[in-house]
Amino acid sequence: MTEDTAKPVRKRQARGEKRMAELLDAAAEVFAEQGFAKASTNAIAARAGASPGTLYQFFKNKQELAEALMARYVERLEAAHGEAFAPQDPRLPLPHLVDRVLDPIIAFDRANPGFHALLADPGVTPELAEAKRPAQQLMFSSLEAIFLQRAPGIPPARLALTVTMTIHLFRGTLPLLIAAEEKDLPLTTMEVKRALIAYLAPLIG
Amino acid sequence: MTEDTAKPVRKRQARGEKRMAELLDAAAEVFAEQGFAKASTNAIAARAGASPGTLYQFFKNKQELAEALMARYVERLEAAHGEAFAPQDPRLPLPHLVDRVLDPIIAFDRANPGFHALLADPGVTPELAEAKRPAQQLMFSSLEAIFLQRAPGIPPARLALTVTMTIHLFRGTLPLLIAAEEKDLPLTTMEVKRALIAYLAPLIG
Amino acid sequence: MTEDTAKPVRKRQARGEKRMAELLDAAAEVFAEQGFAKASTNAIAARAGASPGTLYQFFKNKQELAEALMARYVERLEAAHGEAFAPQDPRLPLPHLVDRVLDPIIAFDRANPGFHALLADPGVTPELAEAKRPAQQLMFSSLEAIFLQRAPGIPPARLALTVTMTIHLFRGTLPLLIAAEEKDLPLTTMEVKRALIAYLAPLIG
Amino acid sequence: MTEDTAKPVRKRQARGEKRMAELLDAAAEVFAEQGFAKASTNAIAARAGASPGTLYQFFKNKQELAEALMARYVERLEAAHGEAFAPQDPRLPLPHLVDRVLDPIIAFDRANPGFHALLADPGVTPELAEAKRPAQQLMFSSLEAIFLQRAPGIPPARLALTVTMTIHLFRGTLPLLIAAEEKDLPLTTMEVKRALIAYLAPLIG
DNA sequence: TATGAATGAGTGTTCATTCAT
DNA sequence: TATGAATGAACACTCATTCAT
Repeated sequence: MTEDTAKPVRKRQARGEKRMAELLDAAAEVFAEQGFAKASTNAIAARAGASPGTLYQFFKNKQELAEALMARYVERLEAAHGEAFAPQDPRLPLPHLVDRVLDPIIAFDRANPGFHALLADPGVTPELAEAKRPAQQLMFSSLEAIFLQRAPGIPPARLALTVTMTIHLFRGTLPLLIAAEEKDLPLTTMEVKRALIAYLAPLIG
Repeated sequence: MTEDTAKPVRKRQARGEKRMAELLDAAAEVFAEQGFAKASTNAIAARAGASPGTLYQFFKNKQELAEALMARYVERLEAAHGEAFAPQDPRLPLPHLVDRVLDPIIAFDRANPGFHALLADPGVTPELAEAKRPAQQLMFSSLEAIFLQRAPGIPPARLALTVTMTIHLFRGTLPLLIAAEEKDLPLTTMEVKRALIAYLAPLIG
Repeated sequence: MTEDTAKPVRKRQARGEKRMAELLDAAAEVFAEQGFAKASTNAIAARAGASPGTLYQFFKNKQELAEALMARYVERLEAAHGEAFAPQDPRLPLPHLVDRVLDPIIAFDRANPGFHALLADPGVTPELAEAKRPAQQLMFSSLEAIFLQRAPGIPPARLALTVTMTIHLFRGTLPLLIAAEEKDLPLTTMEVKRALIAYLAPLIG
Repeated sequence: MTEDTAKPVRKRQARGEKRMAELLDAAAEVFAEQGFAKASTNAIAARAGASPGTLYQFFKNKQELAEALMARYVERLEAAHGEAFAPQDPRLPLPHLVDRVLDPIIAFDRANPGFHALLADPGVTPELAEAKRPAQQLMFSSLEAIFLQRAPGIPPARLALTVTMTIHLFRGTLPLLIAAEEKDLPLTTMEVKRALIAYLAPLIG
């Protein structure tokens, strides 16, 4: 009997992680479609082919589900596109830098519409806002490092403002980038890059 | 006697319109705080010092309440800050143009946080999205006219893209402008203007 | 000034009765369409071109409105079709008697669909049930008198049962008679009469 | 082991089906007492000892609850009293035929007052009216078959009219049959049968 | 007399969450 | 672990009724 249960335990854990992933996938879809507030946990469970009870075995509540999803986004962002945020050769021309940073992020945002949906959702409890922080920290500090490398003497306040502005300018254009059809994407992308380059050139050009 | 009878009729309507305004004010607050989906009509009515039934005497449902709020924003935008969108002297230097257009809009957005909350809310039904259109149309066509005046030869597609990008870039920075304390506002405002000027200069500078 | 008000008073009373009649008409329509429970007093007032407040100036509540409507039906039934319920020549052949009684009642029911709607509505408070009584009393006692005239020796219990049965048999067919198109009416009417004649013949044939 | 695993699955479904039955029982009671429109789903749930949410786990809305109740009535009508509607020996004397058909139906209607309440409720949405159809079809086509057997040459239109009339005549007397105390029932029943026999005799006597 | 704004309890329904199995 | 039944507070919305004008 010990043999019989030993293996299934591992299997169960493996299955558990798979279930969790399925639930997060479902959550991403439903959040992207309906927004955090309108998305129902029952609908998410159902979309994952699970029962409500199962969802609550993995996540304490709706908030934690969203937090976990955000955490997974951060993980993936770091894993798959670490290069985007990695320190770059400071002599790299600004347009090339922007290419290197933006292209993977745009790709990521288009592939994960739930990410932006969650980030941009305004009607969000303080707890969830907290959950978004790691994602924002990641972006902020990566850009901060890159900018600092290219403009070493920049005053901290100015650096912070520039990073924040950059992120917000880009985020403002994200709906366009996400909604764009494949054929319109290059043009839109180029325009976004042009805007950012124009903004950043005086400081780190 | 005609005066005497005319007045009471108006008085009733006046009471009603006052209530309507109070309800819209309350809706603006609650939408701004909680977002459209999480805001409850009962809470809005309560905040307006009214009962749920009263709210529904003036607005057929939650959607129409939001639509009416949006319509009022558009009205106010046109009325109070028409200058921002009025055609400008084409010889006006770009920075001055940006001042003229942006300053009243920033003031408006700071004074009406519900406006941006509603505009930016993604988890919104198609009907409400429709209600946002007039506001967006107003901004779009005003900018279009101004830009066209300064760059008469611009191809339509490029013009449209530029206007859309401008709006989205600005909207991306709105959270910063709205959240900024009074003392930080000039700096943030200047930075936003700098970004827009840098983006627009090549086309209409 | 006394002259000025004297006339309007009468006018107002006259207008008041007209209003009441309009409200009852509207109630009849709405009750017929939706049934008593689903009909809303506001809808009735609106259909009558009046405000809710006005309705409540004439009727204390929804119940009393229905009662008043019923009373008016009874009045009309008596006034317009008194003949149907009048004592008939006892030597009149049964088929003729049935014609004389039924034809005006069928005409009345077809002309006043609200009457049957109210009478047949099951989900009715005891108070409203009470309000139906006069109408039922009228029909019951009229038939009782007619039957007694033709079968003087009939025991009271049997007489009562026969009257009750007659009314219920007829009422069962009323939906058919009301719903029938004009061209189908004679056939349906004849069949209803045939049923009643067959039932009554042994007792008063 | 297959038995062990099969059972729990069924047990859960059994619990659910028991609840469903309890809810339908409660609905039958409340509909019978108040009519469809006035009956509140919360009251029905409460009467079944359940919470509102539970009711909506089994029935999508009030309509479907009523439809399910109707469907259960039809099922029971078919199951328990199939004999009533079974083809009868065509040589059976009419009074015996009427006994065979009516007795179980009267018993059923007295045992299930909700059935008639729902069938007779006029203020009912088109969808619910649709739900009544099977019950009416069952009665109609059964009677049609029986009548046709006894009067093979009857023209279809006449047959249909006779069946419809029979059903409506009987339904008219149902309130009496349902309201009758046990001791008065035989007399009332006999009278109803007498009426139907008298009506039917010329055609299928 | 008449209006229509105002009320607030109540309706059908949903949903985050819990619990027995 | 997983189910799905169960909960109950809350929601959007309605409506009989009242009240200030």
